[in-house]
Amino acid sequence: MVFQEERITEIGKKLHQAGMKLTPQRRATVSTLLEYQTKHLSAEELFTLIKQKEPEIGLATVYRTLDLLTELRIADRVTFEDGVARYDLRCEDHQHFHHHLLCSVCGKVEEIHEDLLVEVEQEVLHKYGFKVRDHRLTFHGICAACSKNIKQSN
Amino acid sequence: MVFQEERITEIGKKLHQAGMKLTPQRRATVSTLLEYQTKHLSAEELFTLIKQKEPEIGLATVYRTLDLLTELRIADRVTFEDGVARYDLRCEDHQHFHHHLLCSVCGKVEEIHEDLLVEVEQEVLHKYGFKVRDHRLTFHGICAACSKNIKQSN
DNA sequence: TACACAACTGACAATTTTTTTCATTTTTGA
DNA sequence: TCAAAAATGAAAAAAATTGTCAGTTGTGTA
Ligand SMILES: [Zn+2]
Ligand SMILES: [Zn+2]
Ligand SMILES: [Zn+2]
Ligand SMILES: [Zn+2]
Repeated sequence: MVFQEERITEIGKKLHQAGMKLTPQRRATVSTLLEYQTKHLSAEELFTLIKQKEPEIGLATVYRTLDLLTELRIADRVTFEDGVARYDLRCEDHQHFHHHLLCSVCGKVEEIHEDLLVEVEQEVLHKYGFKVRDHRLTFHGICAACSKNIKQSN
Repeated sequence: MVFQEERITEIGKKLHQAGMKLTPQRRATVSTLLEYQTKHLSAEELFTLIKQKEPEIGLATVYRTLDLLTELRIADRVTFEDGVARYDLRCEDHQHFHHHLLCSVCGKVEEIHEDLLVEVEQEVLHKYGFKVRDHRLTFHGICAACSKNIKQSN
């Protein structure tokens, strides 16, 4: 977990640049987000996990921290079909949010970390004059594993 | 509003095919969705409007109807940054949900009705084995009007 | 017609998720 | 040292959504 510490320190710097502090509660939140990357946890789920490292934390603080991280573009909020807000740490060197594949058979959420939309966004600028700064893209469909299962059962 | 009536009748047929009825409450809901197309109204907002045509309707029925329409793929549920579910009628001949442009300056929501993702979805199939059946794509950025204003004020 | 049955409904209770309030604690910086 | 600012936890409140249930409506059938 050496990288984790580095990453947390780096995020601490970003907070300081914005005139905010990396309190123990915020550190625990960031560290939990790191630990459960790609899990797309909700505020409640995070709260439960964070409490294990930092029992002195309230749910409201978790919400406040997640809001803060989202505003500073350290984390991204994303909502899938259940309507609950979930949180992803933004990859360090990525300008844009990554994409998600939502399997409607097994419910699994996969991530795609290549951009895929560079050309589409140029088209959007030319045709609609809209300057894209970020995006949210989720595909609904059938994942590779489930496709295989369906074929075999025929 | 001739087209509206046609459209409602057509949706009524889809309901009947699924063994359900086009009750006055459901009719009023569909008609309101049609009337406020592209407005992306929430269940509450729709409820207020529907009540004007059909005062004998409860909020729960609006939720139930919207769920039903979503399951039958007559309507689409979409969630923007405020976390509230909003509803769009699906365009008749479209396989996929349309896209949205969210201006972070003026808050306006524009729609894009061309698909744009055909190639991207093929890539997703080839690289990840994921069979796309539908998608949600929202661009965050600055709309044409706001870009112009920003330029002028420099 | 009478009647059984399932679909549908509104009112309201309950639940879930998120935000607000407020008194207290911690940090900062003159 | 001490006042102001920032941050916090607990609890209340608000907002969004779902569940319950008794009553209604429409349909097919005896
Ligand atoms: Zn993700
Ligand atoms: Zn799957
Ligand atoms: Zn739309
Ligand atoms: Zn704008």
